[in-house]
Amino acid sequence: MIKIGDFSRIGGVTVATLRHYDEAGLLKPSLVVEATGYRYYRIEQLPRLNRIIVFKELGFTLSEIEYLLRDKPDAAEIRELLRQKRAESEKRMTEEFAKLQRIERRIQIIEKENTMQELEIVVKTAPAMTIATNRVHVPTNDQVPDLLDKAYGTVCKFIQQNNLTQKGPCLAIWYSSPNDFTDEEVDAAIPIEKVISGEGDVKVQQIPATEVASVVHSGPFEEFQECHRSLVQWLENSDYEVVGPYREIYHENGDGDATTEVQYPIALKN
Amino acid sequence: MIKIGDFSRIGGVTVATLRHYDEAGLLKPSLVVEATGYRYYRIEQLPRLNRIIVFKELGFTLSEIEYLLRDKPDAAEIRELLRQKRAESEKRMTEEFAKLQRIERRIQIIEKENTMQELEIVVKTAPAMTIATNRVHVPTNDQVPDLLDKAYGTVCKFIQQNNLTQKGPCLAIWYSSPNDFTDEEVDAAIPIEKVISGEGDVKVQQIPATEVASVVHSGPFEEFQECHRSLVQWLENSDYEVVGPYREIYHENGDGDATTEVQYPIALKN
DNA sequence: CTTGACTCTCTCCCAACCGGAGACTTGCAC
DNA sequence: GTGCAAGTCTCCGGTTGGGAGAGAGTCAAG
Repeated sequence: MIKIGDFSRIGGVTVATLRHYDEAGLLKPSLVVEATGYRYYRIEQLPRLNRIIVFKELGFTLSEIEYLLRDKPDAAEIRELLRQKRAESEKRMTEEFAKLQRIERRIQIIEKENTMQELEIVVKTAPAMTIATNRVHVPTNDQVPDLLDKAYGTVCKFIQQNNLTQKGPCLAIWYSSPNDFTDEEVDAAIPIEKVISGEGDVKVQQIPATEVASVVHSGPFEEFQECHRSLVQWLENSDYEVVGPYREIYHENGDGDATTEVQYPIALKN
Repeated sequence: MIKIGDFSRIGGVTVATLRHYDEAGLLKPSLVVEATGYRYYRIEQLPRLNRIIVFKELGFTLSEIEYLLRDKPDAAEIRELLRQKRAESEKRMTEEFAKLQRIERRIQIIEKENTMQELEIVVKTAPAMTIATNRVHVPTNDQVPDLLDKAYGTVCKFIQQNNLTQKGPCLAIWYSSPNDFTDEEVDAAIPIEKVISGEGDVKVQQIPATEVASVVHSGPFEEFQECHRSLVQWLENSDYEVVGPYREIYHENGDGDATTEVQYPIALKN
């Protein structure tokens, strides 16, 4: 009969661990003195403890180990469970690797520019929505405000005429490169709550939930270019590629300042 | 003013997460209506949320992020923190990789032998101890019991004469290969509680805490060879190498059956 | 008998949320 | 004004595998 402290030293685990395994029903001491509560183990229980440790090192949880030791499944089932664990482990490996890459990219940036990047690029899933759009062609960059305003006016009118309600901030969908400022194609879009048929220049479309790289910008309109530069640079040394026209979302702000979000639909490069 | 549900959709996080960040003081809603407790956010808070998300993806904890956003440390300090995170990440990578290797080794074994290995090999730290030993030379294998018994007798006598107490199970330290059964060198050893000087054939030595690969065996003496085979095989496709004479520990059992543990001192290859 | 080393139970803590219960609010439709 | 659905609130428990510490009791040796 071995007291818990000695057994813990023999087994190479802590006393707390042994007590925890007792409570979990994984490894009951072969004797518990009722009067004192003292746990006494036998050396024959060491192999069981070792099996527990080995399974734990293979990534099994305590309740899985409890099942494995209790029901002693056959080799085929254990193999299946191991394969499952392998898949989990591989997944964690790739995730950890991605994180490591992100960290190293950050270190590189900070060493080159000696400053923390101001614009934070974040990957998220943009929700699906139904939008009413008006496509416009913008020959030169300085015509953007005028033409876009006019297009939103058209969509607004369409919405009012059809007794619809706006459901979220306006957005623009750009079908041209963000570096080329001539002959741009853009959809002025307003989210609405249900699908109806379009009318004239206004089309109604549903856009599905999409993985996007997003960056948010508050302040003067001129610094906008910065967002695109950041995004493009970020995309270059990421594992993503652009898979659709980018969007600008004009979040309403209350007071004068505009807060604009730029979203690039992306997907992992296979 | 944006309600928590809308803000969560814009930010691509769950409502629970936002509430959690509020409680953690990381991202307070810009308005909480006292009467109802409703949280209202402003779109200007989106960049902060994004920074939180980005830092989280780099592996920072919420309290670290809280510090980063509150005290805005300079580039040098952030670089240091990032390096620290990189080290942690690399460590997790190697650990995960080791686990993956263990799993794959197991799968291979189970596919080849179509059975779960009975003897579980476990890596642990054997505690340091002081032992009284008697070295014997064993010409042939069948002389082991006799000669070892005699050696333990010698050590026992030494212990009694010096008024010492045995502190743990007897062990044998084998200085020869476990595959060669002729001309073996072995220390019959008994742990004692303090260091004194040896006497005659009995030496007193201190052995330090050592990393060992351990396997436990209960039952007939003959299956012993199995332990060594398993250990040697395990060692072959592990990253460890043997760094000292192996030990057999004869755990006292109470009744007749013997439970023996075989320990190979090991260390990671370079 | 004392002393020191162990051991007991109990409770809280970790990290970053998720899920559910039960109660209230909001906002739109009628 | 009323109903109703969807949204929101707080509170609590659970996740994983123990670790830390309090306060009390126990063991074994001298």
